[in-house]
Amino acid sequence: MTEKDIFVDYLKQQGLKFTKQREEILNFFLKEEKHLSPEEMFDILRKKRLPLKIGRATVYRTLKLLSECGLAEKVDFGDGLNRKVITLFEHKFAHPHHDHLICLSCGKSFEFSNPEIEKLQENVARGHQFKVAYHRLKIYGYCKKCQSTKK
Amino acid sequence: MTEKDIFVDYLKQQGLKFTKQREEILNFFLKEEKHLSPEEMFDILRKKRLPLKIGRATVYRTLKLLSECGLAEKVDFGDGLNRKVITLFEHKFAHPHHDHLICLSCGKSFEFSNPEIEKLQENVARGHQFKVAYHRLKIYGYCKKCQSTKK
DNA sequence: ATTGATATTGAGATTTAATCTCAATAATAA
DNA sequence: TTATTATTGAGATTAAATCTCAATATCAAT
Repeated sequence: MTEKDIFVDYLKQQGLKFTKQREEILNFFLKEEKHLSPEEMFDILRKKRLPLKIGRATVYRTLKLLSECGLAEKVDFGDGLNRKVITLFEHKFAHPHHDHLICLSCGKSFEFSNPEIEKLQENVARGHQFKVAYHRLKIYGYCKKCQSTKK
Repeated sequence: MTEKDIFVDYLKQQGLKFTKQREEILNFFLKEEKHLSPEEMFDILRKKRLPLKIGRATVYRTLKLLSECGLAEKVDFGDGLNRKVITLFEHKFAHPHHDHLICLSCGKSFEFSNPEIEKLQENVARGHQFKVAYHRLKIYGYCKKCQSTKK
């Protein structure tokens, strides 16, 4: 069951069509290892001068579909203070859940997962009779590199 | 040391002026117990038909100042998925740090704090040689009320 | 392969929160 | 009172994301 199969199946199941644009965007997303924003993806796909044109709206629409079928995950890497929105898409297929350390200096993010924290979150929610759907934990600060270079 | 003192002192220390608009916005912010967005505050302050006009930019600018001096805290209550930005300002003066449970149905938020989680976060950061500035933990789901009414 | 029903597309308009610009005005210290 | 300098509000601008809609592509059924 490849990522493409998952996408195609999802589309069929929803009565949607597997178009050239959607395939192109899927492939591009899959082979990029860096986290990219929709705007960056749009720019790059445009510069490629493919035989087919890909519009901004199609990029956004397709990323939404990829998220719906579990291949991608939208993550906001803004610093939570300045309303600078930094939306990036991560690979989700065969990538277990994780949270992020986000460097306020270079913007890089570092993944981590901690089952103990997750368990405590469950306890907190239970105490409030709150039914958890998902969570986001972001730790902002300065990465190792930026601590040393920042004289 | 009242909130007003803190604000006035901060302004003086920064070489800024304590204006009627800033005083009005401070007072309004302090007496509101509900979390309000800058736009809501702007609308309400406008409807008040005060002897002085208050512009949108002044509301935003003043909220930034209140955050800088530790009286307010900007929190993004968007669901982290749909890029609906919901920026609200909380009281921070004499309000200890806390995180949030956010209801995806009614939008209400519930505060909690958990020292154990915080401690584990410190451990995670230490493991990455990451210097923590602050963090945000948001647990999204459905509150007690919305679970029962949602048939 | 052809057809027909329907989903998709891209260009450009629109939305929305937030910020910026700038000339007029207000606050402060001397 | 005055001079200096910060502040103000109106409206323009920004930027990410979404929407509109006529033209087009997809795909199942023939």
